[in-house]
Amino acid sequence: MPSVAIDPLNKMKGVTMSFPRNGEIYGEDEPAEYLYKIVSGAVRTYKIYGDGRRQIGAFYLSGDMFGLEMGEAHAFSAEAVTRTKVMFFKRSAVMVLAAQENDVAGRLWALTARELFRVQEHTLLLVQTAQERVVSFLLEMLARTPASNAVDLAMSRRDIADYLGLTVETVSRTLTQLVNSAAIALPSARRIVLRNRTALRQLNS
Amino acid sequence: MPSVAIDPLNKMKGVTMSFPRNGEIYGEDEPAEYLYKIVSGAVRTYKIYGDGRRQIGAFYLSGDMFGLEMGEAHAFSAEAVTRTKVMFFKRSAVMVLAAQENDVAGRLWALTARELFRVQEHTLLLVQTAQERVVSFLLEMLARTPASNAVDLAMSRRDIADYLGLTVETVSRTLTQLVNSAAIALPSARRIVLRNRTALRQLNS
DNA sequence: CGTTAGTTTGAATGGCTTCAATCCATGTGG
DNA sequence: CCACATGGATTGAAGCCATTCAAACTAACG
Repeated sequence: MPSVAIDPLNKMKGVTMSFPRNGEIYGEDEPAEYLYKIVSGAVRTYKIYGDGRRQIGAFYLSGDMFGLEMGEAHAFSAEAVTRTKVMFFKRSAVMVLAAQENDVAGRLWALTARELFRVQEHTLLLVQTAQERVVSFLLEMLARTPASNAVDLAMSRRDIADYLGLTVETVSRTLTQLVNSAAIALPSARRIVLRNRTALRQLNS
Repeated sequence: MPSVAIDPLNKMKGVTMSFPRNGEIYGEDEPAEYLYKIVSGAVRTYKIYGDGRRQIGAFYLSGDMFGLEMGEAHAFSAEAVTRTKVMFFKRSAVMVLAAQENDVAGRLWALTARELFRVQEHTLLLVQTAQERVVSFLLEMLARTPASNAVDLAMSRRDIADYLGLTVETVSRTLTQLVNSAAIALPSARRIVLRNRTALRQLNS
């Protein structure tokens, strides 16, 4: 899943807005008035259950678009993981443009299809073992970081846990296992250094 | 998730083909030449892992369209759950039509978006408890059965288990729990009768 | 410093899986 | 029509992986 920034809206001007760490961008069930594109920073989308559990649907990084659900209302809430700059596009204007320009419509469709693919991958993650989930997450994040063997994670252990359907403790324990098996190094809690990609890959069957 | 049959292709003729129980419709990684619509019967899409585990991505029933992944190749395999009639639409022809007729393109987009929504719901299922998963599955199947308090499931316990990320045994045990709590009745293994919808709903927090 | 949020580690519990056996329905051949 | 084989479903008992509860440790920031 390459996170190439397909931007069907380069013909449109958008308004940029800044959000602090944990700032709410939109809430679940709010009317979906805009499409969003991350200029810098990171965003998480999530749902809260009745019993307080939180499930994170996706992490979006610099260049990614999000909020393209087709319903009237947002299916998830969206928050800034860190200080984040987001560009807003009015949905109604996007639709008008899509109706006029055929390739814009096509690229929006492609964007939805890419999102579909991403969610499918996420679904497949959630039936794996804890180790497989964490490894897949790390490989995904490494893949989304341009040409590097290290990542500075924007998100906390809790965020990772809620994305993978695990607990913080399990994520933490799994990471130390990976350190002990020399697959990765953890110079600091948020910094992941890849030591042995092959070993890491093999933990994903 | 209403399974209303949005059919953007009513302007196209398709070829109908019959498949026996467990008949393969297409395989993972095969080139995606067609779009499919179920005339009668049921289809499952799935992936097989290296260690033999199988994850079912979706069940499609009469009237549903499937196989609309945007990549060159299918991301999942597809099999008939029971004897099934499927209508084939050539993807290239569909694309030509979409390029010409704006509303066709829009409806294909909407179809992709609906699929995205469905997969998101499925994702949320997989982080719940066994009971919640089974209950959600039953409610989903009941919802997709037009106006009735009973369903004749097309799929086996194994299919259900592989859809919910559980084992057959756990699915079976959970169903008997639901029978014992008078939420449902099981006149036969494949027939589910709803006895207490409220009780069932409450098991989904 | 002192406080707080985040991370790691430990010990015990529990829910689902695993392994195994039994039950049930269907179909086939004698 | 019964005997038997077969695939699917259910039930039981033991084991294990992730969770839960709890505490210690670390880093950032006033």
